[in-house]
Amino acid sequence: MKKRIERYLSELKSGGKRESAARTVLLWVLEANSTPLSVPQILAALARRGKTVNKTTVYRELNTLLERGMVRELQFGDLKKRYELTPENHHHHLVCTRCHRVEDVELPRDLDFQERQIEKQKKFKILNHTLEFFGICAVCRRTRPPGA
Amino acid sequence: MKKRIERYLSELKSGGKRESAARTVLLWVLEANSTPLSVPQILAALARRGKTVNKTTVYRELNTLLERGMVRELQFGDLKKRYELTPENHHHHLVCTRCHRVEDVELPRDLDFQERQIEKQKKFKILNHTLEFFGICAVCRRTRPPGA
DNA sequence: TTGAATGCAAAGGATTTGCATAGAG
DNA sequence: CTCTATGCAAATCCTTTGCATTCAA
Repeated sequence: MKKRIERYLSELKSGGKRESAARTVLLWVLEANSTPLSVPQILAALARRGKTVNKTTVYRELNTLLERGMVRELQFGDLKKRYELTPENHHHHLVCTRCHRVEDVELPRDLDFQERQIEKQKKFKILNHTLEFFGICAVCRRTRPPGA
Repeated sequence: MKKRIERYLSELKSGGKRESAARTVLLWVLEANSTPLSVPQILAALARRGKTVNKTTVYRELNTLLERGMVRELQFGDLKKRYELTPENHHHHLVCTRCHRVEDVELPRDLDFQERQIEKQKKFKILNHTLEFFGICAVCRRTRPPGA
């Protein structure tokens, strides 16, 4: 079992939570997928593994993990929310508007400088940011160039 | 009547669209609000002005405007989509997670440099990006500091 | 007159809630 | 045994669709 899942499970246990099958398999699915998943996608992934977990359970569990900062919630322009294990490396996403593939990117110095500027000028305490780039991925460009 | 609304209406007309009451008042509401509005918010704003427009009409109209790039669609972490007249100045948003107020920010050199880097390294053609900062606004900080 | 615009009711899709039961510790 | 976890059905909320009617040009 992956280190991170073990760590999360034991951290949850010390918070009075239990090590249930649903919780464990959900963590596995999230760990196995590098890109953020919507709940429908998670349910499909679970089904593919032959595991049945009720969607209510999935939503509840994601909230539990969210509260503890173990997963992160994102939106890519459609109505669904997407979830991923909180990345160790802060990164952003390239969302292909043609094939909907999602790829990670890390910005060299990220937005620390910009954030400090904003905090100073706007007196706004920044806790977090989300940054998504939309466009055409390398694969789709090969198939049909952007201007086509 | 504001220049921009006139321009949009006549641009729509030359595309076979008509100058209807609903269309006009919707543009007014969007123009009057500096922050992006969700459809429920738009409906409330219309009601406040004594204008009744069916929500289906609002959704349909927003799509018409979206297709023509006259409005821009955003998401701030909840399930609703938000709409604003496409800003002349490219900007981002500060979303207060306490009072949900939304404020605009312009980044000095925005992300042009980062985008060029990404396009080179990832062969990903960037068409657009969305960047939202979440945190505590100045008003809320005065009321109760972030760490309280 | 004619195609665009609108309203209304119903359908859809994601998410949440209430409640009774199952299961981990 | 006790409290957490789960499943199921129903409810909510935002959004979309189908269809009949109204209205701008």
